[in-house]
Amino acid sequence: MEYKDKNVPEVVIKRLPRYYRYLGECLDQGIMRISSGKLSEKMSVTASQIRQDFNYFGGFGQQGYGYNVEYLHNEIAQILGLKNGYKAIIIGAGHLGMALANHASFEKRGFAITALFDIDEKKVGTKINGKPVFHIKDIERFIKKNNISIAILSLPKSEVIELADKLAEYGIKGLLNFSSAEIKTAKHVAVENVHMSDSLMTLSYKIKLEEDKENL
Amino acid sequence: MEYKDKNVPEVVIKRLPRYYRYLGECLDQGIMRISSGKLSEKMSVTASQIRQDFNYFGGFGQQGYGYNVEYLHNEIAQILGLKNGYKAIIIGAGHLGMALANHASFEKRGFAITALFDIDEKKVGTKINGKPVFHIKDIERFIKKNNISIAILSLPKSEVIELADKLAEYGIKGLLNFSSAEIKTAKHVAVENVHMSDSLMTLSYKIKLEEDKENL
DNA sequence: TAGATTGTTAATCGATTAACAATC
DNA sequence: TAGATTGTTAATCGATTAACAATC
Repeated sequence: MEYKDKNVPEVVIKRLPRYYRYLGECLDQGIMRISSGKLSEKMSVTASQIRQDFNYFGGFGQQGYGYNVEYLHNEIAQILGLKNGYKAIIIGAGHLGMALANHASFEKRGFAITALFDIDEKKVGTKINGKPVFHIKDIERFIKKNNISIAILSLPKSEVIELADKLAEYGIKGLLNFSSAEIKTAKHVAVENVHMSDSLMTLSYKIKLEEDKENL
Repeated sequence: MEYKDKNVPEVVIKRLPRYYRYLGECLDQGIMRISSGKLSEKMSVTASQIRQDFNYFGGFGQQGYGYNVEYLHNEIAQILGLKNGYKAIIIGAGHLGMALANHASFEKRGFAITALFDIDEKKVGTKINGKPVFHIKDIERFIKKNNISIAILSLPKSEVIELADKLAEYGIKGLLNFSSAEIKTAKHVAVENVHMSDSLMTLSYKIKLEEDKENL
């Protein structure tokens, strides 16, 4: 590990994917260098914050020049572990699971979706976007044999709660949880939640706020 | 509006849906009252923060007693605008749009999904989970006629960027954006992003961190 | 009344912004 | 060299935690 890990705050980590995405766009447009000032304008973050963020990992720029887009893009990929070849499975092959299996951006970011799992015998044996659907009873063997790091959880809350601890035992390192369950895994398992209806509720608040403002 | 709106910080707003969900569970279990201390244990937030959060909106508890679960649950719904009957449409009836149309929790929270829109003639005229799919050319009329507040965007980035300003013109109040586009609407349109692959990248970072820790 | 627990003020902690010397 | 822009320190701002008087 090149950079001193001074316990980077979560807020900083959450900004990295956004920087990464934006730098990817710059690359596509053939932009070779960029300053924190320019990045700041485009992304509505202060230039100061951008430099501060990067400096948690050691500083990737050059005085008087700015940042080399490709280099920076690459470094952020490294920091996020996108080059680590983490393999993922999707658990729950319902509508959401299917949508996730078809979601190109996961693989674009370096994560291989290797299979889906479900209890529904009608789905088992089929393929979704070229990925096989297996029965959930075979999940332990599959995870261990194929060295799966990530489980993407697109099943109901109750089943997620039951499953979480087992997945930790089988060697899963991280859970991307789409259910409304609050997962507590004691072990060293990372959890990231995508609570879609929470986002909708937050949006609702903002709309209401705006309406109230207008009705003053 | 009952409570003084002292410009509640975004972090507080983002916690409200979580409180709301948890209080809903308490209700289901027949729990009538709860203290900030108990809530704190269950949700891994400090009791102090919980009280502080609620007090942005005026305080819903009673000294020596705690909070009435039903009342608090209800008040949070009010704050978030869940009782406002906001109507939503889904734009983009691909795999993700379909999954969203089948996602029960949106309607459970009080948002009616009234229709989907797509350009694909093969989809137009069909129904998804009982909701009609219309051609996108009819979207302006539909929004205005049915007083739609929320557009859920499940289409590619490029199309989202094109569409956003138009939706604002048509009277949409809020966008729930599932694409990787960074939306900039000048007008008073609220935006909430669900960047699924950002979450996966954040998860990746956490996994990597854990692995590095183990390899010390 | 005594015990519990809130609402709220004050203290602490952490993150963001500002400023500027270092240097390409 | 002069101009630009970083890396980094210091100042500010805001959010979290602690403490406790108010009160049910």
